[in-house]
Amino acid sequence: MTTDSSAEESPSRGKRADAQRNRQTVLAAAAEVFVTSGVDAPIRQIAAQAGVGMATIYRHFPTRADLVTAVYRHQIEACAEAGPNLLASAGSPLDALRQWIDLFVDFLVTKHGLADALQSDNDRFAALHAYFLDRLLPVCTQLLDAAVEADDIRPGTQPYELMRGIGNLCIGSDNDPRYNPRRLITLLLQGLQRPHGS
Amino acid sequence: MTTDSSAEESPSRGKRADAQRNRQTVLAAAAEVFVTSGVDAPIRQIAAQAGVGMATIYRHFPTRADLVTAVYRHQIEACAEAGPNLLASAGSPLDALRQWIDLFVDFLVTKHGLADALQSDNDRFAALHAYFLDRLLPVCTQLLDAAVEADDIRPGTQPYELMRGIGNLCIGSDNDPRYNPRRLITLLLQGLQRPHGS
DNA sequence: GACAAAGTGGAGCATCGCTCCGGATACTAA
DNA sequence: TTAGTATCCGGAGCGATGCTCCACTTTGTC
Repeated sequence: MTTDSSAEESPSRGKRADAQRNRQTVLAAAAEVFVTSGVDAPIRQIAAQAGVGMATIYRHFPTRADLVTAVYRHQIEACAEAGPNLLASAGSPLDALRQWIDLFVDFLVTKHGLADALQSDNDRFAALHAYFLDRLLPVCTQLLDAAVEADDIRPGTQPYELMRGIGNLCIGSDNDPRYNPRRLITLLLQGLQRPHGS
Repeated sequence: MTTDSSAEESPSRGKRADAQRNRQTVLAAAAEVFVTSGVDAPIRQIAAQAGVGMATIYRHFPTRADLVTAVYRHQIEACAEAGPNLLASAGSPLDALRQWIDLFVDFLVTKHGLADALQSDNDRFAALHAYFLDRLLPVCTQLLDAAVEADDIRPGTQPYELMRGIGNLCIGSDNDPRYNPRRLITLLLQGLQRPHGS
């Protein structure tokens, strides 16, 4: 993480120049298409937007999950890195947890269909699911542990289950003013708080 | 509800005998296929299982939601009717709400992919969504209101949002021992309970 | 400039949703 | 019983999509 241009990931280093160029073109096209058509957009459409053949996309990103992961990689990293920072800056571990979950929810609800894809029972997105877990589960665990340690919330909650639940609650939150996942997540966190009497 | 044979719904009364027979055949085949392949199973597969052509299925059940609705109609009705009964038999309105939600969750998690379908952002299942709301939302509202009235839970919760959230939490709960939606739903209900001090 | 390795594009196959229409079937009237 | 007709049925067929395969092109190197 020294310069911006080194943000090119290993998959493109050492490859031919045209291959690297195409990789970036596809990434940009996919990002654009995802905004309007969701992460389930036809590969053909992304290929057309990028001006390349379908095979080029499949070569660089064997599964759809690889493509989605690459497109949102930076934002996922940012979310992961925000965890420890919040723990240091927030008033309490519980506040840090709250704010981090807010970030996570922000990320999910602004990507059309991403939450749906994450929890999809078909395993087309298994790799994406794995990547999310890899990067975010440790952060969530740390925040949860800190909150338990500070006696803010009751112990015993599984981080995986919590993250999965939050992701699930974000599904389909677009275009339905009657459904706001944040309210339910607030409720969930309230249920998590230790009853100070017992 | 006088005899079993009167369980035939209006869509099949007054039709030709073979049409009624086919309708039942398709329903049975769909129920069977849904168990193994989920509610997203290809129409061709259901047609093959029933030994009829695809057009026959589309004729009787124009949309997939119509078919799913017909298959699970009785169970949805049973869930709807259980609401008032629980309110009468349970120790408190909150207990009734808890037990009813338990029934609802039971129904959702035992149908492969049904929860997913319910909240799907594509509107292939819009009619199913509507039917669920039609039958269950009033029941949920009644239970929620009773619990608020009894001072068991805080006021202000939207029944639609709660049901939607519970449905979302049930998504993808098959084949993942690490994820149990019931634990999260318990947490949610705990957050719903009125803090007795304030 | 020639050569091999690496990369590319789109035709092609399979699957699935949904429609369309020639033919089969069940009721009815004589 | 036998036509006659309204109703119903089956599966071929079309368009969309995921993914693969391979002849052709481009790049880097000697």
